[in-house]
Amino acid sequence: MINVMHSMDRPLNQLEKSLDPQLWHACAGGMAQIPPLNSQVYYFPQGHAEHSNNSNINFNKLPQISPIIPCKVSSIKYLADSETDEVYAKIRLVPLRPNECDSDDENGFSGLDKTGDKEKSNSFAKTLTQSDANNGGGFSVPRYCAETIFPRLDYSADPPVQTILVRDVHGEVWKFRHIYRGTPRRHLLTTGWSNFVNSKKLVAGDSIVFLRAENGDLCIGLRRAKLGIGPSGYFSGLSGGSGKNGDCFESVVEAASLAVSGQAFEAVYYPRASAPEFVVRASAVRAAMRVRWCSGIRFKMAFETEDSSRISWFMGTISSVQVDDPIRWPNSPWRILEVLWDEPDLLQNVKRVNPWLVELVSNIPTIHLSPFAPPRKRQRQQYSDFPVGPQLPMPTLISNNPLSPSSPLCCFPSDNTVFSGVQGARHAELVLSSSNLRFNNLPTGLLRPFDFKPLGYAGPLPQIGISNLFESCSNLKKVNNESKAPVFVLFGQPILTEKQISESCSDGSGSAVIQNCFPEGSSDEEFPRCGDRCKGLENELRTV
Amino acid sequence: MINVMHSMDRPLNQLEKSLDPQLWHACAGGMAQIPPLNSQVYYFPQGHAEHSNNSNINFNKLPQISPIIPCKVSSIKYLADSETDEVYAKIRLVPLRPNECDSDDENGFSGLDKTGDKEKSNSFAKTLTQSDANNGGGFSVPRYCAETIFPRLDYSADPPVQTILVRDVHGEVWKFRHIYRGTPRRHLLTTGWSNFVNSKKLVAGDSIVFLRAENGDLCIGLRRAKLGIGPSGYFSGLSGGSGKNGDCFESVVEAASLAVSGQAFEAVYYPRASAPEFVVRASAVRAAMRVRWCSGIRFKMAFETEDSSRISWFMGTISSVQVDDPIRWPNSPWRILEVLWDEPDLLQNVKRVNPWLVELVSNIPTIHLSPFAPPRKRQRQQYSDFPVGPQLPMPTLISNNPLSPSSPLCCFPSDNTVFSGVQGARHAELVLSSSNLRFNNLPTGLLRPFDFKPLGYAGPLPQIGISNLFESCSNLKKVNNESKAPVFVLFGQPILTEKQISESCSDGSGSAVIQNCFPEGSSDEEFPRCGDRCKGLENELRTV
DNA sequence: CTGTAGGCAATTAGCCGACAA
DNA sequence: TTGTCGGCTAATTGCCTACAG
Repeated sequence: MINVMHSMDRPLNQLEKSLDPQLWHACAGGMAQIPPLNSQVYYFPQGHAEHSNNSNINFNKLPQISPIIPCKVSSIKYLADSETDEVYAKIRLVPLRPNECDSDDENGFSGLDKTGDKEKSNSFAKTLTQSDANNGGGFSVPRYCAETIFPRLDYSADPPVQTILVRDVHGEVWKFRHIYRGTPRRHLLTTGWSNFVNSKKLVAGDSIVFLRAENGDLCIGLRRAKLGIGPSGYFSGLSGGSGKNGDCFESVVEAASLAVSGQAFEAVYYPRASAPEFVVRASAVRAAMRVRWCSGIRFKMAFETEDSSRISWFMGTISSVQVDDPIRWPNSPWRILEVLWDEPDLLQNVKRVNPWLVELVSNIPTIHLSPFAPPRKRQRQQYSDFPVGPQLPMPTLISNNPLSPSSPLCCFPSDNTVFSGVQGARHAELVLSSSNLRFNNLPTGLLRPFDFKPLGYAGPLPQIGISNLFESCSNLKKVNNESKAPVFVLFGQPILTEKQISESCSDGSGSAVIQNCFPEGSSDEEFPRCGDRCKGLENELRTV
Repeated sequence: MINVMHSMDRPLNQLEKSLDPQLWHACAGGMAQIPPLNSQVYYFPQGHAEHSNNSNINFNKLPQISPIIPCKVSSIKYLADSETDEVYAKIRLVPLRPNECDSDDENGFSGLDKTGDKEKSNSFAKTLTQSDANNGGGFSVPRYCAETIFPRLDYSADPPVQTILVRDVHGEVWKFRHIYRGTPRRHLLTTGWSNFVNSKKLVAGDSIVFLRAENGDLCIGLRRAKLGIGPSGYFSGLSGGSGKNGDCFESVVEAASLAVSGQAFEAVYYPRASAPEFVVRASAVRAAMRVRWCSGIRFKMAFETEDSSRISWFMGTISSVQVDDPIRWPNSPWRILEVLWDEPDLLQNVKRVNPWLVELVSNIPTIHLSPFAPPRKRQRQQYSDFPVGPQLPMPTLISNNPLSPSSPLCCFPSDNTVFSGVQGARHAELVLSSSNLRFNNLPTGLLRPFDFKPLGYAGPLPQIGISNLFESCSNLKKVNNESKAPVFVLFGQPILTEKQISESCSDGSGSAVIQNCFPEGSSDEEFPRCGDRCKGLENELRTV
């Protein structure tokens, strides 16, 4: 058996050769979102640094880096690492001037997604078992894959067997013997498989992706197993750069510098780096910033399973809204949401998330838990008596909120709006129980969340602790008696009521102030400055 | 079992293939109102922008966009997203010239309603439970659905079982095993269901819709539970626009530009976007504008429950009538009504509504008032205490009121006209009790209100705050002693009495002034300018 | 020794009635 | 009436050993 490939023989320029976007997306997994060409995005240097695994980048030498820089996508290259076969993208961004920002277009996105969908249905990923990865072993092909992705097998033969040719991300062609045999019958790859495993240095836990391209060709890609969850020490840089991910320190600083000075720059994005994307569609960010985030809000967030076989939604509650790193990145919305998960064990390392990655959750109506409307019988009565009984469906809160043209972009004053939803939510929620999350034939995989920020990272908690806060918010227990009134924070800056100001209720830390949505007796009128601040911030986001 | 579907094989052009309007409406839910072909409508660019999730659209570059543009519906395409199956419509509109506007026709609308009615009886929606959505599980078919929608089952068999074929929005056919078994007996979908759930990526909380088409075919559609504020997860941004909803920025601006210049244009409308429709039957708007809206008026408004299983009416009181965004959209009636709900908790995010979406409440003696519905009791009391109880019977506003061509289109001064009737009506209000509104036997769903304007949006409140104002109106508490008299506002401009003018009671903000319909001793004669303003506006509405 | 074969059994998918809400 | 649970059966596939080249 000949070793068909070997990257060393390839000319260097092939490194820049784009591969089939379909195959790229199949390898990247369902969560990867590459904004379409010419679309407007926000570039987050903070996220870029995080992605490049270089959290200690010193941006101080650069003057005034805005944490969120509007850009236009001027080119996208879908690439694969010449050694590891891992896919990555080079995205060229042109910073937008303030006056260009409004010419926002979203074109092409659906097109991209359509592509995404296509792959989805045309590709199949399997995590290699010991047997699959064993030297000398074959590959057990899951029935679904064999029947939907592979060329049709002639089952009348005995045994049914065929040779399949697959193309990898570099265009190299591999040959496998596909046979259907054994009792019970099963699909196997035999001859050729061992060679592939050795050549690609695959180990149990890595995944391979089969894709049937539009032209009918069978393609194969792979995803290296990530030892993922946990601080980044694990990653022993397979993927060439300075860390495991895309750009090295210089690249990030350089990109940020160019961005700041309005010049085009290029960013390398590794979709499987388990870090949130740092180039995000502008409309997604804007939409997220329009939401009145507030502690207590229930949400769900999509994660990809460790083996990328599927995507699951996890539910949680926002515990506070505060700027992640107010010193280095003041006013940055990056990871501004601090969250508590319903299943904390599974997502221990995900402490902070980006608002544009979460979705608000609707509360599944439960009538039985209504405080004064127990069972259904009664309820009917109530309905006929009173059309809007309290046990009534809660309004969907934030989710589909229409955007009032001048709505504050990121104003987080507290009000009862959210609270009501929370109350309703505690009655019963749409919870993706783990029974929902059973994966194809794999043991419940570890999740590959976006976020691996070390636990200790979040700033010190204010005196009004999260737990207290949340208790009072959700009304689970008695309203806490804390003498200090809750403080509002807007992008790291506390927003105080007059009363609070007069009381000089300061805990000395701007960033540590937690927003609370239930200040007693608070109302919109009590936060006159909030509107102004919001306006400013909105402008910033729109025009910077 | 063969996997019947697989979207990959569909040609791209099918994206534009209209689907059965019946199925479309069943998926769209009870609130969706598509104006009939060739009918006269008003197009609200403001609402279009809101719907498209793009509140920051800068319309300033366009010269003079009228907030309300009369059009004729020249074509309607009922479509479904190729990926998510979510339904949307493409409505082609031809702006009408002033002289064409009066040739208003209402034809076809009853026809549409008939259609709507038909679906209603032929379709059934169920929100998926955990068990329904669980991998490996089946689907519990509510008896009503099985008996009225599904093909007749032969109950003489043991167990009664059949295979049903259902067509989805793309025309793909799915096969399910329908069985009636268990103790107690119940209808279930077993074989094939899991495949469907996985293929459509359904999760608990999503709903599916079964429809028996006129030709007897069984159809299946779905409604994503997604409250998508933004493109987070899986299906992010699927619907091809900015954010989840229809048109992108350019589309909105382009549509508005075309509209202004009198050219035909197309708008994409997502019925499940929880934003008010921005293409509204002209007659509805006209009728609504003929009403003398005034703070204190009692009304009801329909909302769809979160799971779309039913529609509920919520009652409220108009707290003020003022232009939503007088800077960007001067004189726009869009969301001109600021309201207070009887159940503020449930509709906290609905602060402003469109006049054509509310109905005035007529009062009819109701005996079955809930003995334990506190809010309501209080209301009745308070209203009966106050002779000019605003809860008075208004003529049914929107729907069928005759159009008197010369009636004031949008004059909102208060006068006794409204109040005189109120007195008689104080006994009780006509409440459409939910027993009227119960559909199918579904659990009460969450509401999906139209409006989620952030609370902070309304400009700074004047010294006469809403609460005070309303208190004085409704006499909930002592009449407030505020020395300043209430101020009237018409389309963002304060209208002052002579006394007020002489007192120079100005708070510096035109748009923030709140209208009050209970100025002591006020009468029509005191607002001589109002009529003139209205006339001008009326003309604008009729001829622009 | 390498690699392919069948067989067994662990695991998962998924159908069922019971039961309770 | 119907959502969920545990039990059961069927289907899938990981891994073992045999044995052929």
